[in-house]
Amino acid sequence: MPRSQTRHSLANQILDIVRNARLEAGHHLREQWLGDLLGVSRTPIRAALDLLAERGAVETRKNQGFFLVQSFDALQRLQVEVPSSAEQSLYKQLVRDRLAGKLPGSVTQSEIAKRYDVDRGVLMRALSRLAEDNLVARNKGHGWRFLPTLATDVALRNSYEFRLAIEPAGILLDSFRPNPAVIERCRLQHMVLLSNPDLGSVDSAQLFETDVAFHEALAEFSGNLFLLQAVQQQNRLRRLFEFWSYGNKRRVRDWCREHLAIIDALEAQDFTRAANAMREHLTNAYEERPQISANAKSGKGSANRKKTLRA
Amino acid sequence: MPRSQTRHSLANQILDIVRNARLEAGHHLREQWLGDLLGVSRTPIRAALDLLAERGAVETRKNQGFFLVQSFDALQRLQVEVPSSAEQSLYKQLVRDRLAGKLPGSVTQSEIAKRYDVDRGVLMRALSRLAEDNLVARNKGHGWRFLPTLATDVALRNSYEFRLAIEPAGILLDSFRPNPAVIERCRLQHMVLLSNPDLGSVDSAQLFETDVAFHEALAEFSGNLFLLQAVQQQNRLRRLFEFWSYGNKRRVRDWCREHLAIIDALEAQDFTRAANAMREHLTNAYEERPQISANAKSGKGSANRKKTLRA
DNA sequence: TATTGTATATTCAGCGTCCATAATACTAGC
DNA sequence: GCTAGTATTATGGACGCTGAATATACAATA
Repeated sequence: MPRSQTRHSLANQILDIVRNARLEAGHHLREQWLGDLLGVSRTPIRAALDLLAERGAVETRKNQGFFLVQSFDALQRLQVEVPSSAEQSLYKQLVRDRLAGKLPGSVTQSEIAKRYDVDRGVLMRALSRLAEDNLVARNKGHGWRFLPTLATDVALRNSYEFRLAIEPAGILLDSFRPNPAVIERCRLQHMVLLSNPDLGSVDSAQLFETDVAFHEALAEFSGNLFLLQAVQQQNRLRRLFEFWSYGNKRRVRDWCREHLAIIDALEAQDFTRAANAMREHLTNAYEERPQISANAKSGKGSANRKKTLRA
Repeated sequence: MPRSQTRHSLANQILDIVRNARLEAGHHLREQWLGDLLGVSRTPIRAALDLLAERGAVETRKNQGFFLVQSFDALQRLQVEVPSSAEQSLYKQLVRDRLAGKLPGSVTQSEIAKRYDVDRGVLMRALSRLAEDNLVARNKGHGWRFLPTLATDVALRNSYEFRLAIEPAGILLDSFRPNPAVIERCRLQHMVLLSNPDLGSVDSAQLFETDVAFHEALAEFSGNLFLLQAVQQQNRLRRLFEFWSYGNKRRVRDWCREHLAIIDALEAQDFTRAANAMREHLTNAYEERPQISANAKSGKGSANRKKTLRA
């Protein structure tokens, strides 16, 4: 929630709403309506709409408010880039350097402040977020220590084992209630991927988000909040390790098919089959797991970033 | 890690060490040794030992340091009470009042500051801790909202379901390695409880800690960090709901026996049996789950809610 | 030599003030 | 009536300072 990041973030959410509701050009975007949907007051909504006006997605008419310039499908590609905060890059940098073995298991705030030349505010926020994600913990006295969560090979294995314990179990709960609309949406996303002859044109982030959306949707269906939170935590973790380069295109096709098989079972209300399929899917995923060493090498996806980690 | 709470906390940890190591009266407690064990420097250790000296557990000899006055078993009962901070009581108060329906789903800082007459520092820390425990989350704009985690009936059920998914699974992992010493210690604790003719003399906190120690030990044996973290989170949550009044003494004896059965299976290296026993144990625990009404005593506010779970 | 006692250097958390941002109330236009 | 535009109130984060708690270095003592 920091900074004017919210403006950008809200702008993106408004775009999502437009796309989801399939609004046409000329549609009147009422401020209060958006505010209610997003749970904020008109003030920040207005700021976000101003931003979108600058980008040409909407226009403002005096005393009438904001109107869509383009229809929802013309906006498919538009996305307001969220200015990455210093905090975020420090977060990533810390994870990166720790993985590369450049940081000791225990560090103090000022060591970091000196090394990366950031001020306390940024530093504290970054460390807090790392703590939230269970990547670091405060030492008893001074300093912070990295948790073994960041010893990737073991952590990766633990992660799959953990998901294997909870995700199929979630499907088998009495409270499990798949939402047809969400499922259909999910299926579509996967079809799009599969229909793409060369997955090369699809960027990793999109692949990953499709994957995440699928697993989190199922976790949500389970009706169990703890399960959902656990799955979300796992995904946040997975997002970190950027060996989501998806070099293995075949594997992508495979998991798409596996996801679709699970979706089929869900639509047939055959939850036992779905759970089994999920179990298999996770097992496969682990067996064809991304190679850490391969990733730690150069991280194509982030070539523009400083090559601090691989000498 | 706030305040001079650390002194008291450290003092208790030192007592634990003495008991675990079964040290005799007159034993020389070297500062650096304790510091290394607890991961802090000599300064706070010294403060804690001073505290223990005040309580008569250790004595200080000029230029020689600290020595145990009583042997480990004479110290079984001693525990330094940690002065409860304003932050902690606010935390509890908030949970309590929310459960009793006295607080709305969404609150702002100053509403709370006014209602409970606490300053912002305390307030922020309490809210942060609540957020860590996934009990509240920040609203997008201003204010905080309580998460459904605090809708006790559903949450309790979710909690058991979640534990049922992960705890037995942990036992069945390849990496599961029970530590004989820890198991033995656990067994002893349970035997003590069972041998107690009238559990009335044992206070709830101790019962609860025995329970928690058992489950967390097993989670730790699993070698899976995520699983351990998840179990710990569940226990932190359970600690909150103080319907751990253990009014049901019979149930206490039952779960002691169930725990012991699991321990037996572990010592026989029969992990399948142990996992099954754990599954049964958790199922029983849910079926004889604590009645929420007992806690929400005043709880007119939640009277409507609590009926939903009892069949 | 190993450990305590003491002094000094760091570290980080508390606290107060300030200000960007958000919520709310109110006015004006359609 | 509803909506946008504008002003006002408030919230909670940012920033800097200070001091207690911690770590560290060194002297004293068994």
